[in-house]
Order: sequence, then C-alpha cells, then structure tokens
Amino acid sequence: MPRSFLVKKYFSNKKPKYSELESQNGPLFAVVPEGYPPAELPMEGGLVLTGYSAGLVWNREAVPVSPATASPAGPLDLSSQSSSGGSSADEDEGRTSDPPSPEHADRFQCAHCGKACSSPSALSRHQLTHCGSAGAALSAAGPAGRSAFHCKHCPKEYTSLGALKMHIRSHTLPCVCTTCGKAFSRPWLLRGHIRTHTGERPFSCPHCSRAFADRSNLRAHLQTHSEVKKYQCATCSRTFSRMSLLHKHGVSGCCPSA
DNA sequence: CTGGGGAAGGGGCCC
DNA sequence: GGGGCCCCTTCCCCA
Repeated sequence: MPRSFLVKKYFSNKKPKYSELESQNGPLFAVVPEGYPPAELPMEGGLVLTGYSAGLVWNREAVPVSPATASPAGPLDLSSQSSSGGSSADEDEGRTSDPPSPEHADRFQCAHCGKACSSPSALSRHQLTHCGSAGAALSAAGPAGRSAFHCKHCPKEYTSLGALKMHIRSHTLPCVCTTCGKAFSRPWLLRGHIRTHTGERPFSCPHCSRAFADRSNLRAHLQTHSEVKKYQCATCSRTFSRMSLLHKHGVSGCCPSA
C-alpha cells in the first residue's frame, strides 16, 4: 500500500491550477461508483478520503476484486493480469515497505482513521496529521490539539514547525539549478530537474529499451505494456494507463450520464 | 483525437 | 527535527 496515498488529505487546496477540476465535477465523476460521493469514498481499513480527489476515479465495482487478491496499492488489481508483461510486479520492484503487517496494525493503530503504524513514534507522528488544515480537528492528536504554525505566505496552517518549514519551502524555493536558475522546493526535485540537463535516465523499463529520468514516469510507462491498465471507465470498462487519459475519455463523451 | 513521454508539485513516511 | 525518498497526480507537448 502506497504510504502517501493512504493518508493524503489536503486535496482541496493542493494545486490552484486544478480549479477547473474542482469546480466542475462533470465527466470525471461519471466513473465514480454510485453511492460513493466524490467527496467521501471508503478506503481500505475504513479510511475515508475527504474532499475532491482526482485519484479516485477508478471503479472498484466495475472490476470485482476478491478480498484475497485485492491490491491496496492501486485502482485495479493487476497482480493477476500480468500476462502481457507483468507490469504490476515490475511496478512493485524495489518497494518493500508495503503493506503494513497485520500484527503491526493491531499494535499501533490510529484510533481516528484505523491506519496501522509500525511503531509508537510513527503512530504519534501520523496522528498529528489529523490536525490542522485537514480540518479534522482532533483533540487527542498532539499536545496543542489544533494548528499552531501558520504560513505567512498562504492560509495554510500546520501542527508542527517541521511541517510548516517543509511547506514554506514551496514558497521560498531554496533549491536552485545552477545551470538554468530554476528554483525548486525540494532537493530531489532539483536533482530530477538536473537530469533534464544531463540526460541521465536511471530508471529503465524491463520490457523495452526505454529509460526514464523519473520513477513515476517509468511507472506510467509500464502501464503501456499491460493489456489491462490501471484506470478503468465505469461505463465501457475500457482501461487507460493514466488517469488523465481516462479523464479525457470521459470528457469526450463515453460517460455522458455524469 | 488519442496515447504516451517529460517535467514538475507536494504530502507522508522512514531513517 | 531534518534529509531523503516514497508515492500520486497533474499539465504540457508531441507523435
């Protein structure tokens, strides 16, 4: 289970550019199963994602997945659909931290969302995420119980100074490319950018000769080797390698009954 | 028009 | 607490 996907919460104000998606639910939501309002979809372990999440367009009903084989890591379970190249297995190469073990789930489980943590400290840190801009106002989370650190550049607020500092980087952009001067919030974003100058492509596709500078792009590419792709249209069951393609598909009229 | 690649943003978790 | 890395997601552009 992808860690960040489980616990991501701040959909509503993540990217200003996505305002059009937030303002018009249109075709995109045509693929959300009925009974699952876009703003509240049940997730693994009783998790509920609040707010708009463009990442939830896949249809779990359209592709019945048995509990035994259900992949918590992705929209569709591809673990048994790897005949054309086993993209799922390849995608998971190098990922060793997922999913959390059941015994850990019993030992360090978040009382608010049910998330299992590997240690008490991890649980403590996780519980802090329930406070603040997520609007989850949990009195039991953290000593303050409410956001205490406000960003001076935007309305966001955080429960820890570390989280605030991390966020402020997105405003100050301290990582500057010495080649072109472009600035980034994170060192690894800069490193990824530098690859665009050097041409370095450390992520190779095991099925073809292509290589990529970014792991996520390789992951997307691996979908193209799979017959059954990750994102599925609820209306026609056609699958797509990228959510953006599914979105386009919906916009183009396959799902007019949005 | 569609599918795919490139580049980038940002939150969360682990060490 | 901070750095590094994880992941997902998006936009833009091109074939």
